[in-house]
Amino acid sequence: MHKILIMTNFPEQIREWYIEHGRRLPWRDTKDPYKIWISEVILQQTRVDQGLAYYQRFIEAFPDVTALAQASETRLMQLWQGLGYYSRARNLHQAAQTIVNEHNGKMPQTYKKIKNLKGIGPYTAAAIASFAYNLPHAVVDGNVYRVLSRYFATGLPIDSTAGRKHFSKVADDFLDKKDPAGHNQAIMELGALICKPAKPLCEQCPVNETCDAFATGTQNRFPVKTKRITRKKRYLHYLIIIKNQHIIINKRTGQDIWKGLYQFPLIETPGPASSNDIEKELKNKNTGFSGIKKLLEKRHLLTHQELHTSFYRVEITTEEFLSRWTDETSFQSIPITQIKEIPFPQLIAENLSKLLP
DNA sequence: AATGCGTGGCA
DNA sequence: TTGCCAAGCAT
Repeated sequence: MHKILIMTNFPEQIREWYIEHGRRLPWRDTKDPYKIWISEVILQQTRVDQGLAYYQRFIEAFPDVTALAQASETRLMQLWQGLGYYSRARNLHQAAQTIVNEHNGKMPQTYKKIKNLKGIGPYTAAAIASFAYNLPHAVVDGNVYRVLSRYFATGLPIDSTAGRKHFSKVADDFLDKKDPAGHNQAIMELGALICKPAKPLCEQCPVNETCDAFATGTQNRFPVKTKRITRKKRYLHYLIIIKNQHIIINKRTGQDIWKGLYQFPLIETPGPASSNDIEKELKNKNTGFSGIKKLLEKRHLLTHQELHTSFYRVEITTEEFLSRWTDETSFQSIPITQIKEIPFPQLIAENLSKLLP
């Protein structure tokens, strides 16, 4: 009986709370599936505060799916630079071309077809389907996991298959079929503003009277996660090579961090390496080397990697230097005056002024 | 099924 | 400093 009461009241209570307390955000003022799509992808694993300006610039640069489909990869990466998880940008590009070529330039209108697009998974498909078309699909994101696991004090780990399945079902059961869009916005907003990861504002919560975690003071025990992050150490040494007001860069390829972004010629070592080690390495594999000077050292943290990086100014005397580098790396020489237009990882972008003459 | 992909904020 | 987290997804 208690459960049934909860099931019927929860959607109503959060909807009323949302109407009064929800933030006005640009992607909430539209039913344009394109804008909703872009906003959802930008917000994947990204805070609203961090993504907002990127969203504005992105929509301005590419107002519709055709503009996005026709964009150059470099322009796309310029706009994404600093936002992280760059595969999102590449996937957006690919999906835009699919929409133009296979869906007549219009976002498909079923959950299944939407989810088939590159970079759109269960969450984003449900978000687009509900926000743009009011289709009855419940979103399950980090906010929803947190709200539901606390509300029912469910100890099932959210990073397990069983957990994901369980919370998807609970979210579906809760979904207000009369207003899927409003309901989905409301439960996520509750997670973002009230049922926060740390220091949740339970006293202001519209459903605190029926929340199991609040009743037992166990908010901080939920949601349960089992996996821990392990950081792998890597040692990266970038070479600043300047000749005739031009600087050498290359695009990162392969299955590694920062794919699609640019960098300076890079030597990676299995462990810490001194300036002398790098000098030896260069003398071994190249001719024309004549001098090296360390400019900067930086420790840069990614979720799964701890990067120990150093930047060297390297003098060369012959053009053979780069041609002898490796077969698979294709270097470019660009005027230093154009460097601001190159999409770099944040590590490089934020230190450019210290690296260039 | 498990792992890896960025960046920035917070305690 | 370290660890955790944030509107996930692809492989």
